[in-house]
Amino acid sequence: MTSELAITFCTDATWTGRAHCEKCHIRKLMLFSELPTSAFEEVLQPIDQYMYPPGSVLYEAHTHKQFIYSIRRGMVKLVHIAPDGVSRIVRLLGPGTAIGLELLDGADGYHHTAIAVNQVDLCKIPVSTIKQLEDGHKELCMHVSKLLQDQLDLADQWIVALGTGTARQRVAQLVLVLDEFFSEDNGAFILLNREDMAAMIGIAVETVSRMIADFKRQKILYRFKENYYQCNTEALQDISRQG
Amino acid sequence: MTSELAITFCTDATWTGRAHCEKCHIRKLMLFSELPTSAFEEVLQPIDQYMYPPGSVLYEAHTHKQFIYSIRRGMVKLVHIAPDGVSRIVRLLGPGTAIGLELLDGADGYHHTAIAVNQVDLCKIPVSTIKQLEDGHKELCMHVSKLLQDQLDLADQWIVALGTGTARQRVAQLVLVLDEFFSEDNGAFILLNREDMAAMIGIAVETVSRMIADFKRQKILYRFKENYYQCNTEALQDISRQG
DNA sequence: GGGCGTCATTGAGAAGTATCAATCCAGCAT
DNA sequence: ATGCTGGATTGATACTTCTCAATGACGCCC
Repeated sequence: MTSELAITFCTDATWTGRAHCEKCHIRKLMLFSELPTSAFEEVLQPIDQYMYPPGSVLYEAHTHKQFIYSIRRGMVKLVHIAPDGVSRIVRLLGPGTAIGLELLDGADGYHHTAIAVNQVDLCKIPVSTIKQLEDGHKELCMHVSKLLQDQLDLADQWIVALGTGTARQRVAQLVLVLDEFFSEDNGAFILLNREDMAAMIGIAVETVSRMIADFKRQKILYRFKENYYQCNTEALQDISRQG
Repeated sequence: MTSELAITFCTDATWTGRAHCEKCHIRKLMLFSELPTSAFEEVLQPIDQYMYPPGSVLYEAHTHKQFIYSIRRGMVKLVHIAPDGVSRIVRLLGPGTAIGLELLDGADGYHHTAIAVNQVDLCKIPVSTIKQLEDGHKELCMHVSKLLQDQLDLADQWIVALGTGTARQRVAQLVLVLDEFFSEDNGAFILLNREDMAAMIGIAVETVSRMIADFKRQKILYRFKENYYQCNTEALQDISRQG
């Protein structure tokens, strides 16, 4: 059950340009989707885009960097690290979600440590900018609500699916989640390492490994190419329900 | 691990009056805390207050009653019920929180079943009223965000504390949560029944019973009066950390 | 190619939990 | 008081999972 994720403090982000939200080709996904283009003329502080390599720490819990991050590409894990170093992954987030929203409600620091799972592209938005835009644009406030509601739904799903049943059932659920939310264009998803999976569902690394190895043997889970895997959804759903 | 909470469909709520939010003595806690008293003149649909006996169902998942509920008194459990009837308690909420907020983001039904744990007093607010007030009062939208953020924090705490460690550690955490969030004026809290506790942390009823009985024997947990209990916080924290 | 490090897999025994069944207990109605 | 009833407790056993330890697989660097 003990899992102490090795955290590499290589926050070597690459600056990939100044964001031009009004021209953003995925804006409909993003935080500012409902704002009129005119709104961006009011923005004083710049919004920059960055690229982070896998494993890099976007921010640490309890620090206060005054930035909200809007994920454009890649997967981010939100991690809770106990005083004794044991860590637990609380949520896995992908493109279109924003992290660090707790700062908008007056939190005096981030509530989790955020770590890039694979390569992550994101927009770094100053809290002051959001607050300023919220003033004039109620749509933004409502979008923030919606993002929070989405994350709440995710958290609830996490509690129900990943916190109930045998190890076998939970791993099946986890693979289903990866398949549903993190499949890429090729219809396959990256299988997390065993340590991350263990930290998500709260079981031992070896147990996860046994289950995954078993799924592979049964051809319920198979390699697509490189790190990408595909799965037999029906079989996993059966397992997640009855074992 | 199987737990099928017996749900008594006795939705025999008692109407206890029409709400006068502008005069509400606990308004600072409630959904409309930041609104000027003048705002209530705009409200067309009435806001009613109700009292529910323990065990009654406030609403069921997937139904759509067009109401948000603001809890004034008592505890409410949000329950996820799987198709096979197994239920899991996702969250426990008390005074000052609002439930059913998912309807504001366009959900086409409640996301959980809400059940009164003890006697619950609440205000029943039409969705249309909130939407109407949100239009003119950004403060309300921000308060909704804050409530969602609070619930998200709770859910995260749930995942971390109640989904990690041995049964003994989890039960200790659960008692600590009850003590922290649900202690009443007398400094004691109501100990939930074993079935509810089991549904919260995802272990068998008998296991919960063994742990609680053990805590009682060790005088870590003791009866204050009637159903009310008090606990030795330090001892429980020790247990929750190392076992 | 060979050595090395990291992660995944597998095995075996210990520890923890679920399950089934019996018993206890308090509150309540008769 | 007596019996009833639902929940809580306890016991015994089978099963699951953790833990420690060994082995295997793979990429990487020299």
